[in-house]
Amino acid sequence: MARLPLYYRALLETAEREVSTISSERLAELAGVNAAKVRKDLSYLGSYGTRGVGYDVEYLLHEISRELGLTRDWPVVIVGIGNLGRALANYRGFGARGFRVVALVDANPELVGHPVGELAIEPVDELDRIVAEREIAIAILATPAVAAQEVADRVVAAGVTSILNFAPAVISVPEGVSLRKVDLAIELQILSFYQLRKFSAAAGESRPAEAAS
Amino acid sequence: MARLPLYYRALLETAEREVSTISSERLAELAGVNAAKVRKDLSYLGSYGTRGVGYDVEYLLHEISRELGLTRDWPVVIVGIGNLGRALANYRGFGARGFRVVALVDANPELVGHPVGELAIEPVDELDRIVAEREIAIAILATPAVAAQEVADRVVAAGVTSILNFAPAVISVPEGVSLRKVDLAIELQILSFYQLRKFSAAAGESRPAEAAS
DNA sequence: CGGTGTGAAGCCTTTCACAGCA
DNA sequence: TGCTGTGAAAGGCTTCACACCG
Repeated sequence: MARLPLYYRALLETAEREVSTISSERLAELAGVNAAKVRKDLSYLGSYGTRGVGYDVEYLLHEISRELGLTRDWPVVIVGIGNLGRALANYRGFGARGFRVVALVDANPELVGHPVGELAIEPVDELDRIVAEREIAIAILATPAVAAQEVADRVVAAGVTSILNFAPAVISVPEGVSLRKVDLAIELQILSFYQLRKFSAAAGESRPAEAAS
Repeated sequence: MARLPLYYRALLETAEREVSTISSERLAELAGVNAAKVRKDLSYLGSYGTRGVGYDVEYLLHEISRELGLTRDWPVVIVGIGNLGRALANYRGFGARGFRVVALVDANPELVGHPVGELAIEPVDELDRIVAEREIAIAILATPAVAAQEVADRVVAAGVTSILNFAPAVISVPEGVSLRKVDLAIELQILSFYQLRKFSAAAGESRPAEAAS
């Protein structure tokens, strides 16, 4: 369920405030969803709440992190160290819980060897070896659009089974490989779409709404 | 409809190859969706296809770009010029069609005045004036989580009606303001979730699937 | 024939509403 | 009394299947 990470973050913040128990309503508010949804979602994990009281924050945190696989350590490779790749490499925030960037790879020979944070950029020729040796299961693609599919094919062949694609291209992967995409241009175009409708909404109603990701 | 940008990109690529006509099936393949969906989506824009032939690429491009508001020019402000903000500022790709970054804003006084690409970083105090004067309707937030809600409130008060939030925080906006979020940590956690299920999928079926954005 | 446009069926998600338990 | 857990209803999106047209 794609909302678990939202609950997880909300619970983390709650735990920091040393609140030990939380209601579905409060959790819903923090996560930006509705209370019934929270209860239904959590009920899939089992019955961790106490009627009349709410959910135990620590216990729920533990259960969700187990469910999300955050108790494990996931080595990650970033392919394509341009503007975005570099920013992602420097991003403090997934090092936090479970995700560890263990390799930076780029096709440009001039970049190879350059340090970014604590890692040095490695050549794309060695991608297969890197993925295999370091047991990488998750790859982040930040390459140009034209290279995305080829890189995806290579990392999948080398053993990667989850891809997060930042390249502005549709890529296809074999069954059994998870693929998620983050596309800046598309997000902006969607906003533009709603934006346009706001001005022309002089007469009649038409709700611009909050198009969630 | 959130798939229009996908079709748009696919059509652009098709047009570059000087193909003048395209079937729903081919377009579906390029966009990574199914053909019935393409036809249904396009039918909402009107009947632009020719039975037995397909869609006219140029005409369809024109109609979609009009629908998406890409014929307009959208001034954009980026707030928070850290790793990510800087990468976004340097990102060639939305300058391409309709989106023009006209201001970079940061709360850190030491950053103010520093050039990033063709723009200089401006202080967050002037956010209101900047948004109003430059008629900015779209704001990209790349601030730390704690600052996100406050910045959102300020840009909305100043006239912004669309926000693209990269900060790892749930923010709320008044009705009528569009909000989309891109959250790296959440994307990775979702991949982790499916990843976990792949290993434990020794017995029985359980499809990891392609969880789309 | 080939491929669009579209009713209708199917499926999945969200929401409601309330029984039941601490 | 308060809040969870959950059947049932509602709604929306996707897919099917085929009539219809160039």
